[in-house]
Amino acid sequence: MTTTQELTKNQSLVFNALARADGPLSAYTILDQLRGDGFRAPLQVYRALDKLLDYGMIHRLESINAFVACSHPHEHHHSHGMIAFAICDTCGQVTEFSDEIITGRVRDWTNSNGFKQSKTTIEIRGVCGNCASA
Amino acid sequence: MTTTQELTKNQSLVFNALARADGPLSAYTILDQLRGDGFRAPLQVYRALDKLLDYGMIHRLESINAFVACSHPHEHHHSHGMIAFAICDTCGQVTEFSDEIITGRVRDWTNSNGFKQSKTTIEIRGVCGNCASA
DNA sequence: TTGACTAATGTAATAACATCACATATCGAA
DNA sequence: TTCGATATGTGATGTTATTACATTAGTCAA
Repeated sequence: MTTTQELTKNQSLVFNALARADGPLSAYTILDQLRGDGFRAPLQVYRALDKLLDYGMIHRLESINAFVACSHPHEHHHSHGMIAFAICDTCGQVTEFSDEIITGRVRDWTNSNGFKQSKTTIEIRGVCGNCASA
Repeated sequence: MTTTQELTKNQSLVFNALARADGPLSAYTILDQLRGDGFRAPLQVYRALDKLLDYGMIHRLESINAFVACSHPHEHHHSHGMIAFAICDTCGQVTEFSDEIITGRVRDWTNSNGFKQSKTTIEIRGVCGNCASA
């Protein structure tokens, strides 16, 4: 398995838009950025986003309806830990981290309750260090 | 401070709709349920939901754009722990729990990164024990 | 090559979720 | 009673996401 997925044209366009952005983008923001590349409809973006999510190359931030490129593309987290996101409501910056203990505690809960987890979202909203001190 | 908030008419209607539901409801589902009570516009629902969220009487589930009545109305969690939700994608049932260790780990991370958290979302999606064994 | 299958794409329409802007009403305190 | 704060009513609009259907492109076996 290669590190990088083989992407189609639309998938590459969408991924690059996210990769060059300095923060999360909404699907419609991506659409607008790609109109010059021939994008005309939301579905062109959403289909690409779905695949990129499958491939683990991007993340969806549920609490702000937006998407970011994965900041640790080399670690293949799928196998083990879940990822937490700290989202600054002032500057929009997103920081990604994972924590074995949190992952373990969640797994403990699901195991003891017979709950089969498929995806776990952890999003911390607030103000980042930079913005707080400014 | 009383255990129960003094609610306005619209707030009561919305809260009761959520309290008698056996799972999360979307704002528009609530609207439809309350048309008989004179509700006509989304804003009537959203305004009530905002207040109920403020009061800590309900929760918003970010990953499914829906709302639930708080299942532990007596514990005043605001002070200490954050709440995690396990959401069954099959039956829609939501289970609420809190975990001191997870709360602590998140606080450790925010403290060491100078991040001032205002709200943290933890949502576990999957299939509950009942549905998994069925 | 043809045919058949699968994946990707294009497009319009619509559904689902949420807020803005502005008018009106209610209620308590000065 | 007048003022200010809170709550409400209503229409229009903004934002996010999906459905439905048509078309194109690539793969592979007969």
